[in-house]
Amino acid sequence: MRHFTFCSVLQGKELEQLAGIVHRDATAAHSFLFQEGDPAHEVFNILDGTVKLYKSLPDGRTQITGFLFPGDFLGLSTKGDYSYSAEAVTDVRVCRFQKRDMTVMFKDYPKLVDRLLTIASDELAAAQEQMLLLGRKTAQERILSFLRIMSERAQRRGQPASPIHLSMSRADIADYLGLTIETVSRTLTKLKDKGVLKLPRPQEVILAAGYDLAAAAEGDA
Amino acid sequence: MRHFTFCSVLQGKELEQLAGIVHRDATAAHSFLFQEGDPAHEVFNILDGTVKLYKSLPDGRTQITGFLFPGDFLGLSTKGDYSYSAEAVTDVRVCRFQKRDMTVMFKDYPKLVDRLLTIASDELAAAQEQMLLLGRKTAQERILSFLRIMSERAQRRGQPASPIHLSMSRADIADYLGLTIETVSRTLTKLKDKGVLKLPRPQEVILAAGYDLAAAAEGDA
DNA sequence: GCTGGCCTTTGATCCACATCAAGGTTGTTC
DNA sequence: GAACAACCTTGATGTGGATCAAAGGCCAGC
Repeated sequence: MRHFTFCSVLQGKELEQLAGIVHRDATAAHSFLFQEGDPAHEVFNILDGTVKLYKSLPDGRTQITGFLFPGDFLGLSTKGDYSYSAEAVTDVRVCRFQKRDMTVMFKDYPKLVDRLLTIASDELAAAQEQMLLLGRKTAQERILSFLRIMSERAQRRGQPASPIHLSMSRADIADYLGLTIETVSRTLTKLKDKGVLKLPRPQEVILAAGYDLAAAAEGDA
Repeated sequence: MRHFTFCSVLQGKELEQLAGIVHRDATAAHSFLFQEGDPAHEVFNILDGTVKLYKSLPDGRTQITGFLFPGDFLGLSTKGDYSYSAEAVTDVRVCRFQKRDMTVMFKDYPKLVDRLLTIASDELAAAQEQMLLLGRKTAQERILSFLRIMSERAQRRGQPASPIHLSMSRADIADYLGLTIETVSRTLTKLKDKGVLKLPRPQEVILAAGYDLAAAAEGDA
């Protein structure tokens, strides 16, 4: 469980208190939750859909730093202004808080603090793993690492390890892995030809049973 | 102030309590503070020297995820086992705590929690910036970004913006920037030839006055 | 069920950085 | 102060993935 059910740590009376400050909201695909530089006073929990977080350079080059799925938590890593943008990849439903309301709750519900520190710690570990990927892995290792991450996160949400449903475009995968669209496509085709996976449709990946994805993603071919 | 003086949030009585659980220690260059997979029950604050954090692949490829300097804090991002290794780049002095002792102190000193959340948030922002560097920047932009980071962190420790003293080897710089030693060396030479910087010795970089390092590091050449 | 647009795949070529290979520099030991 | 070792720089060549270019697929709207 990475971010799953931030809300679920709150029970009974806590939920009642929360009810006063939480607002549900829906956002269409390709619209922003917020953009880099916006004042950061909100915190989000994803209920449904996929969100991407990213940073860009002045000339448009973009690095996606993470994808968020139902249960994931968003907006922790900020004080002052957001240092990255958050955009809906699919239609998305969220619940949103004011950050100051949450700070107030720390006093009454110390579990919240533990939970936030755990979330921060997990995100940092994931970020370090991604730095290793971006700095040192080959295109094939990146794709396999990506499939592994997507499969494991689907499992945490109670879905099967395979088939993997990719809710984002090839362009988003490329911007997440530090590659181009063409390299993502070619590498997937190559893996298909090798029998590692099947691609019945661009967004559906079926992993070959018995293939050690974790080892292959680390170059232990 | 990124991590500076974690200890300094504790005053008077707090310091007395801390004194009972903090231990000072010295470590020689090239020795480990801990390695990936070690049980994580300690937390460190750097007093003097440089430390590198890194992750490696089975075949030895290595990605340095961060350098730590005096005042920086280490060991937050863990529960269970460390997910990365920490090695002294120079001779290092640290103060170390048992993590369980620190957890106990949360109750009495809530400032500690705020401080930890701030540290976590800053580290996450730095990690995202590094992902943008590793995924999308050219070799020259990476070197300039690195010099900028080193210069700004030196300034936060009360040192001048230039000259920049590089306490780590070219190999470490390469493993931090996702490049090879040769590319690091060549890129520095090229910047020297362009008049952007001077390299009186390999570990000393003098920036040309008036050069907009921040813009150049983002490709706004 | 045809048309247009968007996304993905495939193909041909290029290039930034890696790799392979010497030298140069600096500091250390005896 | 000679010899070695470790590190850094420079040079020659190679290559994985980028770029440039052109087809496919697939779905939406009419």
